[in-house]
Amino acid sequence: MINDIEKKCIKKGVRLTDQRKLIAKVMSESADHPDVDELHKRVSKLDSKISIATVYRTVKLFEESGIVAKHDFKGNKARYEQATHEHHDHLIDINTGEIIEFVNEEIEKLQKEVAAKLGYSLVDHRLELYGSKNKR
Amino acid sequence: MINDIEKKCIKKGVRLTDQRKLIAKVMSESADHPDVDELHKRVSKLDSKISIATVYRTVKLFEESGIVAKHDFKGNKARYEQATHEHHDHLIDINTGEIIEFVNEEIEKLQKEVAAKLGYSLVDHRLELYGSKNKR
DNA sequence: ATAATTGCAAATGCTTTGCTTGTGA
DNA sequence: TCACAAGCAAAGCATTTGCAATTAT
Repeated sequence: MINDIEKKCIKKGVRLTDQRKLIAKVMSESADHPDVDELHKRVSKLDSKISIATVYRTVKLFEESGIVAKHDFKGNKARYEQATHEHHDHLIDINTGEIIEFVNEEIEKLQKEVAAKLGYSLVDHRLELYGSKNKR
Repeated sequence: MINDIEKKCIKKGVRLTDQRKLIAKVMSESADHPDVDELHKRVSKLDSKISIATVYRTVKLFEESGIVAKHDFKGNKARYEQATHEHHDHLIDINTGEIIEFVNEEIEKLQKEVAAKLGYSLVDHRLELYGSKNKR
């Protein structure tokens, strides 16, 4: 019954209010990458009185606690997804806005090498591919 | 005397006003990646009456004409640089904010492959590395 | 001449915040 | 109990835009 996000909140000492539980539930059940407005819409179905400010505060809190991941794709508002164990990057369909996740170890390795060659250690990175679907 | 950005404006039929010439000049002489505020500051030294709205309109126009490139690095306002012939990506020093450009053909190739494997053709991409300088 | 551009200030869109009331541990 | 969270509306910040005056071709 209790979802992964709630579990992480408990583990990290993040106080679980009714609103946060609802947001946790909605995010756990979301397979996509909703923005704050969309999250607010979804949560509002469960509690029509929840304020969008609370959604903003909660996703920020979750992000700072490493519970969810925030993405700023091109020309859009911030989008969120539940943080996963394995790192992945995104391909965005420029026609539909659909977001596809992918993992490529080779690219990851090369990024570290590039940073190292420049005298840096890689702390974070951002890789987004923007493409259009091949006709067949 | 006439700089590359002005040349491109002429080639693309972008009307050259005094203000645009100044912005073109400042950007041509900038080796870094200034944001609009910074550009406005630099241009203001040449013409103290130029409005920041004009700077916003001009960088947008230049960008749409492919004359300058816009970057939205993490947590910051948009930054601009003169568009170059060869594509490159960026490494951002998370301590100093310094931006280092790099080219890595291997990564470029892998990106295309990833997109292709997912059934897409790559239209655009964004790769940013965030790192901290190695002590020595 | 005249369609495009500027400057200004007001408007926008997303996000954050101050304050008072409510509440989880 | 009482430090913290929620709701509301107002504020913030980067960026865009309407409009009247100005300017490039």
